[in-house]
Amino acid sequence: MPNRKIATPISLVEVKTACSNCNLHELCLPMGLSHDEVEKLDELVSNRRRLKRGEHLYRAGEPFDSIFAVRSGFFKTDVLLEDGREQVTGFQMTGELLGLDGISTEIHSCNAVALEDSEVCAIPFSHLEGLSREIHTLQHHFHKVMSREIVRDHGVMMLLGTMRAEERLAAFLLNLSQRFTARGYSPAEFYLRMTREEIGSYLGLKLETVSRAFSRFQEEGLIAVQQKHVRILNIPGLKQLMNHQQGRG
Amino acid sequence: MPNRKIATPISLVEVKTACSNCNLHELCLPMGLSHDEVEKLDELVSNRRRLKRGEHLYRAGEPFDSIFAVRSGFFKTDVLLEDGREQVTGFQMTGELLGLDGISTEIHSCNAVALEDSEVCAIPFSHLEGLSREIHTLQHHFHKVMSREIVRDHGVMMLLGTMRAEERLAAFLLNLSQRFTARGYSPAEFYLRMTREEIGSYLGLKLETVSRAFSRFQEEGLIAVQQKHVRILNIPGLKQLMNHQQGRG
DNA sequence: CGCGCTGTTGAAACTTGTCAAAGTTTGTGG
DNA sequence: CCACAAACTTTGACAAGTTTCAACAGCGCG
Repeated sequence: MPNRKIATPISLVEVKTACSNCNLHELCLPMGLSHDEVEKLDELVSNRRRLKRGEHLYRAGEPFDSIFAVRSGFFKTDVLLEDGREQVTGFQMTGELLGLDGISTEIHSCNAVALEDSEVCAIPFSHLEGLSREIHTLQHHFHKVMSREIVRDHGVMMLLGTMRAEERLAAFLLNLSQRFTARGYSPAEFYLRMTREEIGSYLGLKLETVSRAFSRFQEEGLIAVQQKHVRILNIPGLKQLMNHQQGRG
Repeated sequence: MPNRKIATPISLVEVKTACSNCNLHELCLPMGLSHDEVEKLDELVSNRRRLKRGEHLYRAGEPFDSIFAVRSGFFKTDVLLEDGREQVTGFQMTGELLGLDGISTEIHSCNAVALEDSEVCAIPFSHLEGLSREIHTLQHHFHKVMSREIVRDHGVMMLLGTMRAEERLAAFLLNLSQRFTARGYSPAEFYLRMTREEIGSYLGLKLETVSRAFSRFQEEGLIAVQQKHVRILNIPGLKQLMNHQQGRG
């Protein structure tokens, strides 16, 4: 089993977490590949890495050479402006890829931080390009993943450009709910891994505005929220809120 | 010279606009390819298409099969919400690619509209993937282009999430200036192809706010603007405005 | 067990949106 | 080529939404 640190003896745990034995098949890069193809992909995932909460996976300005698949845990990515302003550009959970921003210049353009203890698989990008040339399915799937990221970003732009505070938070909660559902968790109950400030940064709002919107949703019986624990009581209600309001400040 | 309409005789004009004879080498997909490689790419650019101002290149919901390179002219892309709200997600000029959003689901997720009479080269995506498997340089360059789009989107998210109206407009004008410069035009003087409303939609502002910001920049001697004609008088001034203000409403 | 980080809430200030009116340019048809 | 209509832009006054500032409460980590 190839591993960057060649001298290190290979533990059973590492073998078991190769793509072919990973339960993220249907979410992650191996999606749609045949058994044989996944085994080829195994050779490519050179390295796993564990991160503690708060640790950086990479920082803006660092050289890029791998993309990362989240194996467990939760991440945020953010960009900084010279004057110190920060924008969270995304939250990544199990099976999602990190580092696509670095392909462009071979320098990472954002920071990736673990919001809880996490584990990632590093995929050296040149190897991925190599294997993509052999396995059409992998090539096509990778292109779809990049494109999906672009479409997702357009959704965030729509949110930031046209929605008011409560609509943004509703959209955010519904998006999380959907992604947790896709991973086999409850659509209606989850723990937020990020602070109000990080939610606010992602949604283009101040933390106080986020907090007030949470309180308002609770008053209206849409959700039950206590700190980071959220229970969605009325999904259709949130959807309606997101779509039928007008204008923005 | 392969062409979708096989029965159509090939005009000299069409031959002349193959990648190998196109003056967009250094901006467009053939960037960095050898002469031989560009000739292979020629075979791939199956079709040119002319569009009148206001015409749609594609619409959200239509099946995707090609990406497009802008040969001349100017485009916008936008997304619509069910309730009618619209967000312009980008403006594309010469040498830039359109349609990357469609790869993900094989359905276009946004609309692309010509803002002036324009011409595009259609590149069937499956052919591009095929040729990418042969030509590493092309594969890598295409990945960089997609990644660059992701990075650009992060920049827009930063703009929408953290900047106030005048900062957004300053950033917008500086970005246009830079892109015109890269195409050999003046960095300081250009015609806007889009309306105040379209600028506003892109920047997450109402058209009146955009108009007021233009007026304010003019009062302050940063630009001279008359309708769609813009002359930037003080580029450092705009940069400073973009970076050193704080807070947002 | 307390200190710091995080979250909540209130009141005032500020930015941007909304509505309205008038001016300007562009495009069309006679 | 002119005249008129439609589309776009500018500007003002007011309203609404979000931020700012401030105080306090709660949770969790050391």
